[in-house]
Amino acid sequence: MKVEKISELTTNRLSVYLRCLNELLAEGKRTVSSDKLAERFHLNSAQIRKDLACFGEFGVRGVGYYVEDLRDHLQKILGLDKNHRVGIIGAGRLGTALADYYGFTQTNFDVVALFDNDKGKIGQRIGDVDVFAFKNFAKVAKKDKIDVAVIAVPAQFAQSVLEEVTKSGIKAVMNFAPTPLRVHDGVKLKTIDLTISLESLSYFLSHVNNINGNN
Amino acid sequence: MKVEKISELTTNRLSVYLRCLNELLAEGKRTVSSDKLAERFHLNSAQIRKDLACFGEFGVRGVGYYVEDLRDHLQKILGLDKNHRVGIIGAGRLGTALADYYGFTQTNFDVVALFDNDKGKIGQRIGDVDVFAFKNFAKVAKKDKIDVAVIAVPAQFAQSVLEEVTKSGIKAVMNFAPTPLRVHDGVKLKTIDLTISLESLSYFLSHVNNINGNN
DNA sequence: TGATGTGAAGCGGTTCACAGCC
DNA sequence: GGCTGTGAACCGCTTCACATCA
Repeated sequence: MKVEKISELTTNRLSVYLRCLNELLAEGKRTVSSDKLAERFHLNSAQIRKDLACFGEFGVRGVGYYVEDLRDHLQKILGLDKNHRVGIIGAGRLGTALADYYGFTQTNFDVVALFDNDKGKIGQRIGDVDVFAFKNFAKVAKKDKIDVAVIAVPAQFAQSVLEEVTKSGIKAVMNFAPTPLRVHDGVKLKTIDLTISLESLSYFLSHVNNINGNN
Repeated sequence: MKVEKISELTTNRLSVYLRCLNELLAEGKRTVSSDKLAERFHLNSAQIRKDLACFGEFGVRGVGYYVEDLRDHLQKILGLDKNHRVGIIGAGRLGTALADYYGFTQTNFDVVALFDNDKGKIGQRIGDVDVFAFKNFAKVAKKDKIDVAVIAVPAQFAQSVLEEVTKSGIKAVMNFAPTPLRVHDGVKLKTIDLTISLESLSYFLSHVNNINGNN
């Protein structure tokens, strides 16, 4: 058990394990071994054991892991035992699509507000979420206890939006603008850059003929 | 110059370099050194040189790289000199949002068709894209020369959609369903799992107090 | 001189293999 | 016997440092 420095690769895998444990639970399984888990998504069983060992000794030798017990631990570790309140900046197509993305609600994330500069959008209600003026972000964030911000604005505005968001005390930000952002210490930024992903597919398509069998 | 096995980490960075070179070009810069590039997004200059060296000797010792020249090379390497035609499966909020995501058009990706099983959506026109019945995917894909598929359906349908898409000969797939998918050899799958990203933020939020300064 | 291209060292993450415990 | 927890080996990516060349 060393809480020191956990790699993000590890925490990402914890999410995957958690998902799998929920499935196993639904199937009525009581226990599961790291080998069985490793089979499901093809992964190395030692890695699973190591990942889990970062946070305690959850397993029982000769038996494996108790599914429900481990599920509860992972939920706690990932902070999914408490709710998170999300504010989305940018009420364009992407922002509004995310606002009712079922993946949010699925994992204790509630989208509680949208923000935009467009007068035509401010004051509207999209799904069951109100659109506020971005200039009121700090105020609304405080009142609505927002703890996660999602940036869904064009790239050229992303950095200044991030500054504003950071100033309001938000510590976790998800960015969809295809641009690298500078972030202050103590703030966690996660950028989902679709452009890079697309270009990676493009690269593959124009090299698959030569190299082939590539994964 | 070794075209053997290029890491995806490398190709992802090529995308970033390309973006930067376009900016430099817009600023009227003629040449740029790996040091200067490394400064812009904070990265190691040796890494940039190594990445580029995978594909040829584009630089000039004592000078650096010619911006326009390198830009053209990277565009070619990433396969962005030709257009790609995208079909999106799932005409829900996310699918339709992606349909007019400007990031697509920005990088030679044209969304040419949406697919769904919902009778109410089939035949509609969203933006300037038609919605087709998914059962006609192979036919439409062939006729419209689709070479990239985007999966934007609920997780439980994602695998079977992928099978169908693969059967039609598509070699590049982007998946937004929060579930790991099994893919055939020779098909490139890129999964954007928002759930994992969110849970990673959640993890950070519940550990930042203890660990702090974490990035 | 100045910046590239690259072998070598360093580092972090994954896999192996086995001691330890149920 | 079976499975966990973990040191050691391994592997790939990043960084360093420098020979090389315009």
